[in-house]
Amino acid sequence: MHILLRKLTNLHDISEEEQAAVLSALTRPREVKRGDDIVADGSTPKHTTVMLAGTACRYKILPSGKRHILTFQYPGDMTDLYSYVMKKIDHAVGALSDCTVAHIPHETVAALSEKYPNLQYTFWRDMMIDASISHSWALGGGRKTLERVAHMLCEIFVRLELVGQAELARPLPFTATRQDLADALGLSLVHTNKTMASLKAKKLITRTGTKLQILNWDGLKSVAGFDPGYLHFKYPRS
Amino acid sequence: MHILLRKLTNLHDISEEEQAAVLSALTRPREVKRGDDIVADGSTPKHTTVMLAGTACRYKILPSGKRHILTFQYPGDMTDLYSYVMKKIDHAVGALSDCTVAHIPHETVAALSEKYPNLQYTFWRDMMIDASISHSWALGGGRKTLERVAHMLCEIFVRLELVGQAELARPLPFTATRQDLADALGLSLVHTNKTMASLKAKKLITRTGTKLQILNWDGLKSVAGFDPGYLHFKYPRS
DNA sequence: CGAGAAATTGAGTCTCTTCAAACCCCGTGG
DNA sequence: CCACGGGGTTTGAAGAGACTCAATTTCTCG
Repeated sequence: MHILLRKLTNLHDISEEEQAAVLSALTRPREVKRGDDIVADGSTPKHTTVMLAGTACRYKILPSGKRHILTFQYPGDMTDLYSYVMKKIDHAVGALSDCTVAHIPHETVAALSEKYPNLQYTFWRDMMIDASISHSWALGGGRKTLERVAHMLCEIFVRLELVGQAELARPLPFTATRQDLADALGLSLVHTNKTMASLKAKKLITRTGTKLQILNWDGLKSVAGFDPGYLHFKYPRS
Repeated sequence: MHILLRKLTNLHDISEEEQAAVLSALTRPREVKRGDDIVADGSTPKHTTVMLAGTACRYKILPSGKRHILTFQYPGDMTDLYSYVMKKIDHAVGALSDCTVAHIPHETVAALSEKYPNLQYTFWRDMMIDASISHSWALGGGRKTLERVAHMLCEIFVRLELVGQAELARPLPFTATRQDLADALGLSLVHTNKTMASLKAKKLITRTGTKLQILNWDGLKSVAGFDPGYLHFKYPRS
C-alpha cells in the first residue's frame, strides 16, 4: 500500500476510487538534500508536498535568530496543504535528512476537492490534526521538562510506526539531531541533552550510534503521560 | 452591518447572496453568564457558535490544574467550527464576560458549504487564522516577556477595532482579568502583573477602573514589534 | 587517520515561579 | 451613610528551573 494512502485511510474512510484519484495526482518524486528547504518562508507555493521518505519539519526563524520547529513531517504527511488555504505561507519547510517528496498542484487539489467532497474533508482533517499536534508541542501540555521530552519521543515513535517506519524491537530511524529536538521542544540544546541523559539513566531509552532505541515503552509512556488521542488515529496503538 | 459579516467580509470576498445565506442560518441569540462554559471539553457539539457580544476564550485545563487559554473570542468570531471538522472537541469554550451568542447547526454549515464553496473556503480560512493566532501565542514569537505582553495588548486592540468594538481614544472594553491574561500568555499572574506595571511606567498604557487605556499606540506597537500580518486581515490597520 | 560535526558535561547567571501578605475597589446590608 | 467582605490587584522575597558560555569527548565520514 502506498504510504500516502496508509496515512490518509487512517485519518478517514476513503473509497477505492478516491484513493486512486489521489495517487494519480502525484507528480514524479524528487530528492531533497538534508538541510535544504522544501518550501521557503513567505513564498506562495503552487502545489502541496507529500513526504515519501526522510524527515522534514515545518519551522520558523524567530527575530532572535532562534529556529522554532512547529512539527516534524514523516513519510505520508501532506506538508503543505496550508499554502492551499492561506496562499502565502508563514513558515518554511526544511529537510532534516535527505528526503524524497512528490507534489500535487493546487489546482488538482481544488479539482479533487470539488469532485470528492469526502477527500476534501480528509485533507481538512489532516491539516487540523497537524495544527493540533504543533499546538500540543507549543503548550508542552503543562508537562515538566522530563515528561515533555518523553512525550515527544512517544509521539515520534507512534507516528513513525503508523506508516511502518518503526517498531519497538528496532532503534528508531531518528534522523533529527539533538538541536532539532531542542528547537522542537523550545528548550536549549544543553538542557534537552541533560534531560535525555536522565531518561537514559532510567533505562527507558538508549543511544546506538545515530539511532535511538526505546528500551521500555510502557515506562516511557507512563513518564510522559502519553495518550495518543490527540493524534486522532482511526486505529490507535493498543 | 451585522457583526458576523463585518468579520467574514474582512477575511474574504463573499457575495450578497452568500452573506444573506449565512445570516439566515443563525439561530435566535442566547445569553451566557460570565464564567459559564459555552462548549464543554470533550463534547461533540451539533452546531457551531457565533459570538455576538462579550468576550469568550477557548481553553484547556492541564493535568497540573492550570488553565491554558488558546485564544480570545470576540464578537463576530465563529468559535466552534473546530467541532465541525473534528467531531469531538479537545478543549472548552468559556465566557470571560457575560456574552450573547447564536448558533449555526452543523448540517446547515454542511449545506452552505456545498452550495457555496466560496463560503466554505471562508470558514476554512477563518479556522486556520484562529489556529495561527493561538500558535503565535504559544510560541510567544520568540519575544521577551515585556514584548509579549505588549504584543498581546496590540492584538486585542486591533481585533476589537476591526469589529468596531474599540478605538484608541477610548479605554478598551477589556473584560478579562489579569489572571485571564496570564493564562493566555502562559505566565504567572504575578509576573504578568509586574510586566504590565512596567508598561505603565513607560506611559504606554494606563488603567482606568476596570478598563485599559492605550496611551501611546505607536510606542506600544514598537515595543511589541507588532505586525498584524499574522491576523490576515484583508484591510489591515494602517 | 584526521577534520568537522554532534554530543556531553560543568559552572555561573537570570528569569520566572511560588508563597505570602497587604491593598483597593465596589456592592451589600445594617 | 458607613462598616464589612470578597474578588481582583499589587508588591516583596526566596527558590527552582532553564539559559548561556565554554571546554571536552565522541562520533562519522572522507
